[in-house]
Amino acid sequence: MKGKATSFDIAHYAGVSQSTVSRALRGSPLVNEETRRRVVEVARKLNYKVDKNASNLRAQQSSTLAVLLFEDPTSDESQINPFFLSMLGSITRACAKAGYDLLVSFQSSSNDWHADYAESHRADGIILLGYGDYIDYQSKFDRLLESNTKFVCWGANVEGRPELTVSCDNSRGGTLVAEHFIELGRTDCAFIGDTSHHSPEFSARFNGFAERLKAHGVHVSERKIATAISTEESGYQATKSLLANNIKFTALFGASDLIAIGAIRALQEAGLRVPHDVSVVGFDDLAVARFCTPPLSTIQQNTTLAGQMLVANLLNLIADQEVDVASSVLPPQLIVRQSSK
Amino acid sequence: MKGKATSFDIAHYAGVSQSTVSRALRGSPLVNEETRRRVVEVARKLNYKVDKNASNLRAQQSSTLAVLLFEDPTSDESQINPFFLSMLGSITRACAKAGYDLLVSFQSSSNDWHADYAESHRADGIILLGYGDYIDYQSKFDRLLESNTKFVCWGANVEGRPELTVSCDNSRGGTLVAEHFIELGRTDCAFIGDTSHHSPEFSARFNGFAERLKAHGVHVSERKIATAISTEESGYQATKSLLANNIKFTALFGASDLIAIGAIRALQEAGLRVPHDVSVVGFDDLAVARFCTPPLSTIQQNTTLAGQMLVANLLNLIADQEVDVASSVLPPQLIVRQSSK
DNA sequence: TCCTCATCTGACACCGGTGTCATAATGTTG
DNA sequence: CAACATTATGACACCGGTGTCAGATGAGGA
Repeated sequence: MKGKATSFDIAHYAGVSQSTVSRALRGSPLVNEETRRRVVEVARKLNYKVDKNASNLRAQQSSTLAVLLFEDPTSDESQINPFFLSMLGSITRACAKAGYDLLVSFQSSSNDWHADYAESHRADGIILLGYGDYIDYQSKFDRLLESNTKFVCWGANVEGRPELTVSCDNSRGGTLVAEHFIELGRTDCAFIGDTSHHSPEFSARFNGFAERLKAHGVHVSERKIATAISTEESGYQATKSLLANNIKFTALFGASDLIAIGAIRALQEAGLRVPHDVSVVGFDDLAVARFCTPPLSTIQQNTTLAGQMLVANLLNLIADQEVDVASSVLPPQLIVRQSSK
Repeated sequence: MKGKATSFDIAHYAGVSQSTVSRALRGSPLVNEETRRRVVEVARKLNYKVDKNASNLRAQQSSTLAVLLFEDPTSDESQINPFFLSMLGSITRACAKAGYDLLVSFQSSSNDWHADYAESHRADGIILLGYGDYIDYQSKFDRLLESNTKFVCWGANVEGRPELTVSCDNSRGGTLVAEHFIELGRTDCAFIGDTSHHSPEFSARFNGFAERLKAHGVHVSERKIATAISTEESGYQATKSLLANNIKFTALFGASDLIAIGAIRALQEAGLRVPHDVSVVGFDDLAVARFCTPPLSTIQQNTTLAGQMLVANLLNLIADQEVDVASSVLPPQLIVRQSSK
């Protein structure tokens, strides 16, 4: 036997037809149990493996999902947002459990391969990560919708199609932070992130935060808001600019952990103690959060559940089944560590 | 036009045969330039995409590589070693650049799918990550070699097949740490990691470290070595056990950053100041290293280059071409931060 | 004019499975 | 025992491309 064994080889050695081999190996009820045993035995001996390409071609599907991780093309290529990497882990597992393979690709805004994976039958569906940070994502969505590509997206909303999104309840997360600060008696708050519609996740976090404070009779001053993207450096710079303008606050909400970590660095450099002078809370609960100094209080997003939901919803879409929209908004959780008190 | 357009559709509209369409779209010199233009134009209009399954089936290859990340099945599933995730990023990019797709899978020792990806024609070759931490990896390698699967491996050696491995010069890394400690005048050293053959990378780090110290006339006492796997918790526990036995040292080399971070926590809890009382150096240069307190001195592994080498070498293996073994051992670099002085 | 050669194109077998349909073998019923 | 249902199997078309081979066309040379 040179090369890989095919189902014809199995058929030959088992003394049956190739059709029967195919049926036997896939558990069709149409084949006699005794025959099946013989076929399975021969297949095992010849180390037979179904050729995925042939199988996929015929079945017109790929048993494969693709993850497209959007990357800001300006950022250093070694700096992949750890939050998405952690999500990637749980997506991988959820895929494996469902019998799907996972293609991974890091995309930048410049290329337009988004629909290609589906259109070339390489993947049955697509999971989009990181599009909440991408300004012109709606145009990408349009392209995908137009080509009838099955996809789900983390964080960013697709207009009028709530079933395509899985997200953390960002607004609720902001609320939790506000309540934590209220409890600490520190309502003189700064916010580092993005309050514009360009960043739907960050602005939702801010809105939940600001509204809860407002209900408590406190207004978050415009002056105490600084814009940053989700990197340590950006958080550092934004915070530094607030301090340079001599703006005072006793609590700081960073729209992501990386921002908060950068903020802490800026505060410490300015001689402010965390949490003594300023309480800091982040968002994400990256692995880093536990290790930084002081350990960072943060809003935990359940990435394991998120990955599972993304995969489950996508598979439902592929199977043309209902998606439970309500449960696709995941509850965040406040984790209090030493950076806030 | 319902469903996706096929090459027959293009042929029909362009007024040529299907064969010509296939040739035209793949740049065959056999087709007239004028004809090609017409075909390409029609294909663009109909949004035609080559069906990867059909193409792969016929061509008997997949234009896809697979990354298998080995995971210790005992570890918490949310805790994927960030070092490998960072490598994954660069592998993804290197693949994309070479026109290959990337399948990602997290494997545990329990399943034996390693060769499946290749045997089922889902991937042309396999990249193994994390096998240096896996005790019985050689048996997996045997299985892959037996089935003639093309693969490359990070860190772990495949007996007699140096061309299958890409690794950091771990021994050299250990040497750099030793030289750093010598320079600091802190030669009373502890080592947290694994000096046994079970962990080829950790033991190489230790050997380079110990030999350099020996050349300087210093012996690393057995008593100052504690065994740990690459997690923060394990590093913490190992260090704690040294301290519990009242063992003194002025420098500590953690075989990985996670170990070193755990060690710092144990030291600080015991009232020891880092770096005042103990200088600590890790290995990897995870993103965390910069953010922990004090920022961690460490040996940087160039994950970008590593990913590129892994992909390049694997593609060479697939094409039955020579692999440059010498350049597959990557130079490490010492990064000095505040944890050592 | 006839032959040769280069250039371009179409017909067709093939990759390795899957699913449908026809049919043989066996059992069941009136 | 005829009529029919059930079970198990094989033959075959098909998925959508790729690569080979044969043939058509036109130019150039004898």
